[in-house]
Amino acid sequence: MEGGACGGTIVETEAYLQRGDASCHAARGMTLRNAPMFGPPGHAYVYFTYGNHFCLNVVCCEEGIAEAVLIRAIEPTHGVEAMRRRRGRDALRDLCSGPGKLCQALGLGREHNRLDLCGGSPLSLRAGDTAPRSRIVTTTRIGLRHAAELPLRFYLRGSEFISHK
DNA sequence: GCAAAGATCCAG
DNA sequence: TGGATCTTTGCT
Repeated sequence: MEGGACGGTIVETEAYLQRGDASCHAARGMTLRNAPMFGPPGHAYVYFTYGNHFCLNVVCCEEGIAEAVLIRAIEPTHGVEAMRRRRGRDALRDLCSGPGKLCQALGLGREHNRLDLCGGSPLSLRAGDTAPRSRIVTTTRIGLRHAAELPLRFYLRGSEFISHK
């Protein structure tokens, strides 16, 4: 992020696997929508859902392997006022505590799909403090009809900024 | 061509 | 707890 940009610390994610995961968009092969998942790692996969919301994923595997991490919640640290404006909410907890919310707060949309998150883009991932393993909780994912039993949701224990307990 | 589901959010 | 809202996908 450059000066004046907004962002925060990732506190909740979910993984989507190419094999054995019926909820992964790529479970039945490549389509127009999920093509970015098959692309190079470190790039964004942003898609539109439920008629109102975008979701941000980070492509994780080498080209041809369609796996990604959904960013579900971040703890806002920069550009809080801009996020409040975009969200129309005041409470810090309500800005980025969900995949659709954080995209709205950050102003993410179709134009961010496929962007390289490793630098040189308006959107980027930065190395920060790594949470100790003891603070990472592993649970089942949220809002799924298929493969809901897989333990692929990860969040920071004790964080006020996650989407659910 | 059409119908149904969907990695959500918010109001009531 | 249910409705809004619309895109993508797969099939009648």
